[in-house]
Amino acid sequence: MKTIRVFPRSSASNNLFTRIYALVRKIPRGRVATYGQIARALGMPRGARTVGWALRACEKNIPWQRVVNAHGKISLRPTAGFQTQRARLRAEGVRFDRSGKINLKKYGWQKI
DNA sequence: GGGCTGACTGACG
DNA sequence: ACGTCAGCCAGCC
Repeated sequence: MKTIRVFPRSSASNNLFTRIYALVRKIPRGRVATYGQIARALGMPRGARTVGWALRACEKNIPWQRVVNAHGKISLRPTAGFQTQRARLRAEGVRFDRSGKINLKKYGWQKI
């Protein structure tokens, strides 16, 4: 039996979530960031999975589509947002190669 | 406190 | 370049 939380119970973690969301909102249009990159910026060098976990419950007003994995690809997720994410990014001018990968050197946020 | 899960990552073959 | 594997970390039971 799998219980799905849309948001963490503890208010302490809400602060972490808030920081993650705030950072994601700063990603410029037409650019992408990786989970690890965001985690690092928040002082959690190995907390990439936690970032992904947080985005699982993201609200609709944040540009979650601009977060991809370190390989430059869209991560699989329980919900069916794969196509949506790719469409949104393409609408922002982000190009995908044949294998559905993004050139992080070109579209990556800041350094990588 | 112990154990499991996951929108991850870097290393290997 | 692609599939596997072992670490990682916060949250939940």
